[in-house]
Amino acid sequence: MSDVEIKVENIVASATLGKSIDLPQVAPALEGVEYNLEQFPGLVYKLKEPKTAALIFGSGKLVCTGAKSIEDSKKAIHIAVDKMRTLDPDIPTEFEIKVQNIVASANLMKTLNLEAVALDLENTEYEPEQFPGLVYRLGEPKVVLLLFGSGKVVCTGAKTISDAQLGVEKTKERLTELDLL
Amino acid sequence: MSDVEIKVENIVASATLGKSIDLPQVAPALEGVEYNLEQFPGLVYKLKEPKTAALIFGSGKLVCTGAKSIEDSKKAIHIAVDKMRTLDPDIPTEFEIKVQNIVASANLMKTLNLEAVALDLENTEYEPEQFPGLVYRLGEPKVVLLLFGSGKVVCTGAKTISDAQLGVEKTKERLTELDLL
DNA sequence: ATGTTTTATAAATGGTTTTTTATATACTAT
DNA sequence: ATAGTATATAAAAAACCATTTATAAAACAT
Repeated sequence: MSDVEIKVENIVASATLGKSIDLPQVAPALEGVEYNLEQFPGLVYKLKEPKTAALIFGSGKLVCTGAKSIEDSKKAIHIAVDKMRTLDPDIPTEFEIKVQNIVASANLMKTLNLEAVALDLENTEYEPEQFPGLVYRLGEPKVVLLLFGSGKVVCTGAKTISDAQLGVEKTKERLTELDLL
Repeated sequence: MSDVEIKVENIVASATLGKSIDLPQVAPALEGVEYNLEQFPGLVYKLKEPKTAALIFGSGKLVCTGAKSIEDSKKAIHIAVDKMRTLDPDIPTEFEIKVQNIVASANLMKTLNLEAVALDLENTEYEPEQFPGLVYRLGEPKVVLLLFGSGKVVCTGAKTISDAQLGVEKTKERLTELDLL
């Protein structure tokens, strides 16, 4: 059976600068930055290219969301950090970036009977009145698949692209084993 | 130099039951329980004897505060868990209890010049207009001492009574070394 | 018909919520 | 004079705040 092709839709990555950041000091370097500390303890900084958002904390940690590739995620983080450095030269140019979550989509190319899947496939939750997708939790890799009646799939929770790929493939194989696909 | 006598004032302990708890199901067994999930995600259950409060979470974890001895802390936790078990027999009778914080007080029996202490003692913070105590952070054991002009001391952050005792003794010795006592 | 919102999933980040307790100073209210 | 509040310290617990993204069905608004 041929592999399923997945498409990376979202990357969540974190970065640790290794020093505290004075948020009010660096905020002017980030045009359009959102800063409401009563509501959320970080700066929200959005980039148009790559289209991402960065959450920036006083601890010197960042979270970047929205990138569609690991490269873009790193690029966005470096852009944000380079801008911050213009107002705080002690900010390092090298630091750790870690991919925390990868969201990927795929198409199984066949419709699914989710009621039957819910009955026969293990580790599932399906409440169609609440949400039209069926939640399927894999243990290895530790990812969560959302299965839709259209045959489309979302895989979330992966830390590597190969885990996302493997998660989707294992799901397809399991559905085929159970004659659900 | 003789040892300082400390008095345990507060014990914070956590317990892990190892299974989820249906909070609305067990709440009736806890007379006077406070339950406002919009404000805080746990039940607040207070005992008169030992005089303690327990925070009870749906995850099956508890926090007990207010006991003045480790024995009393464990007793209070068992009382709360025994009551919960009357409405949820699957709750185990044996589970892990861990002391997380011990607050102890002591008297150095000599007044302190906190301005001088702030100048000569390392790792201190002293803002008398904000709070009349001087904050002194020890690394080993990792505790925090609050020093007051009266010579009274609060030691907090210890996980064992001997750490609290050692923290206070080391502080006294250090102050004596610096001729601040 | 189009757009928006809600429902659900994962993940990182950090402050708040609640509870307790000694210490002590200032302030307010009764 | 008493009482409460705030200031500060530690610690555990867990949900929310905000960010993103695919998927899709229902409901609502334009």
